[in-house]
Amino acid sequence: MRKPCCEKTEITKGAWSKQEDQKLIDYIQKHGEGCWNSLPKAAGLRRCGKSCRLRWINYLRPDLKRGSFGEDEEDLIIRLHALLGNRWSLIAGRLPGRTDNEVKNYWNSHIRKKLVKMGTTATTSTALDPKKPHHRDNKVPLLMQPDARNPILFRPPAKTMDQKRAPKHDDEMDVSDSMSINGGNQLQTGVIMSNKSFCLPDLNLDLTLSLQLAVGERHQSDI
DNA sequence: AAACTATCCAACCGCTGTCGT
DNA sequence: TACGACAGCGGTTGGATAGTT
Repeated sequence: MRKPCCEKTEITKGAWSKQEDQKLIDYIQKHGEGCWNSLPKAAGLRRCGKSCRLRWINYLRPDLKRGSFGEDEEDLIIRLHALLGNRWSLIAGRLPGRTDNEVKNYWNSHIRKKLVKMGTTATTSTALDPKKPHHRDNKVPLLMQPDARNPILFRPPAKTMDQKRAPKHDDEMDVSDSMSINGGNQLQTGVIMSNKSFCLPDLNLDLTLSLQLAVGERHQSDI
């Protein structure tokens, strides 16, 4: 049996109060992010470290862009999802001010329905089967996985965390700074990849990190 | 106005990857 | 090499709110 991440009897659960938020903000402004496990005690919070981290990342971070998603953002999410599957943190990393939770919720509540309505296969032709139990090895199509023979480097999501941890594979991957999907969702074999750029025979990737740029350019070309 | 249903989203849970010892 | 601790991720849940009957 797995050990609980914290003493259940001593922690508060559920919605955060304003006071708790303020304590967390104050503490992080003073000491910075990191050491989530010891943070609650140090900050005087009766919360689990995980909960503090989530609250900060998903709600309190000053660089968050609140409010509804724009059409451009939605479009980018759809295209990134077709490429990356349910890898919300990677997708969110390309949407400035958005969190993985926000993107995931938006996908589940808006986009998925929309796509189903439209009868598109995008919901099922994603990089992996969302129904499958999540397993990191199963999240990216083999050809997308970085290894010695396949050194794609995806740009890491905008991490605010503890930089001393070595980057994971996900973070090492870098959807090249200039990518767009013009050729549909089908990924094909025979991929040639190199640092900062890769190409797929039938998949012209040009998803630009700058949202405005990416969408702007695409709209231009659509006209 | 009340009851019921649908939708949204914040938060939780459990799992995996990485690091330090 | 093995193991425990920690951080991060994605799936799921449950409460709040909006919409409908």
